[in-house]
Amino acid sequence: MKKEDFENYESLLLDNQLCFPLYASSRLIIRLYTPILEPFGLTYTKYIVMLALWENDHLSVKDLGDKLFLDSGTLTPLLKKLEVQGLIHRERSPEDERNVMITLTKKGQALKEEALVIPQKVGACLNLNPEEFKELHRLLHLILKDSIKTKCGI
Amino acid sequence: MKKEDFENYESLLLDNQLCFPLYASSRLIIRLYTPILEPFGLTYTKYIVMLALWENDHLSVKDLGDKLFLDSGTLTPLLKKLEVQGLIHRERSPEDERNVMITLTKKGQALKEEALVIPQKVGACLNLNPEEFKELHRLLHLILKDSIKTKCGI
DNA sequence: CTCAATCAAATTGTTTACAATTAAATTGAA
DNA sequence: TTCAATTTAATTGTAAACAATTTGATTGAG
Repeated sequence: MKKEDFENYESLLLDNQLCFPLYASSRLIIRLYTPILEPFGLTYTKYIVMLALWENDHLSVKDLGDKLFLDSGTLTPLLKKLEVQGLIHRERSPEDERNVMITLTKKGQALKEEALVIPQKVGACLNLNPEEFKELHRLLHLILKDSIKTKCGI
Repeated sequence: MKKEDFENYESLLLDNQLCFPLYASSRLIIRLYTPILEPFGLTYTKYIVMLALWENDHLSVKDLGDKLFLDSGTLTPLLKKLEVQGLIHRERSPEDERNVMITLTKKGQALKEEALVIPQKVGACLNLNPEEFKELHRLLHLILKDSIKTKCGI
């Protein structure tokens, strides 16, 4: 085996991947959320939908998808479940019947108050100091904003 | 609404979450891998299993699970598919019949050579400079190593 | 105006991910 | 030595995630 071949194999080491720790830590943190969200009747994906709506009520499925990087194939069944739970209301927009508008119910609005404990509980499990938190946040948003959409047409 | 209530709601802003950009960028990068891996007959999860085996052949399902933070419920069906594809071989350990040992076939070993193009193609899509790459890598491994297992019993 | 192109949501089918349970092998304390 | 506890894989059932397609509404070029 030539030297340059040996060196190339470095790029296949698990420890040299960026995507792997991204994928693994994402799943690990979602697993951390799961038991905390369970008493609220929320899964992690339902939770981020609620976060988006608490921040900005009355969004279309498309708006939610753009914010959360999810498509209607994921959102539609999930939103139907949130509707059954009485947290949101789904209604076709009269102005443009292509759009389905999502609105919080009273119950959905009220849940925001109770949800305040969630970030506290999760934050207590992460050993990152504020600078590390901030830097990680910055780098991840760099990936979300620049890297992929611009250069690789996703 | 009291002032302190208003300030607490900050913690529920999507943009103040760490988990959300982690989750979103992880999925975004996996979507980036998908078309690159497709010609090799690999999905992202199959790919990281192959990475682990290229690095260290002859691992048990448990070993793989520990390395990749995956359980047998995910790995067993996936390994069966890799076996059907002729990339690996599954065999119960004679020493301890609880363990199923995973070994690369000739074809699985040979694929390593072709896979060398994968990190190049993916790397070209990420706008991170080497320092940012390194720092992101460090912070993610910090999450994987310390934060969760130690403090929150996962 | 009109109809082809576009757009949004829903649907269908496949792959992951994981909790919970089961089955079989191994270990170790009494 | 023996059997209860532990360990490993596999299985079962559920929820996500997403590609591809379908349906229906809207837009805009000619």
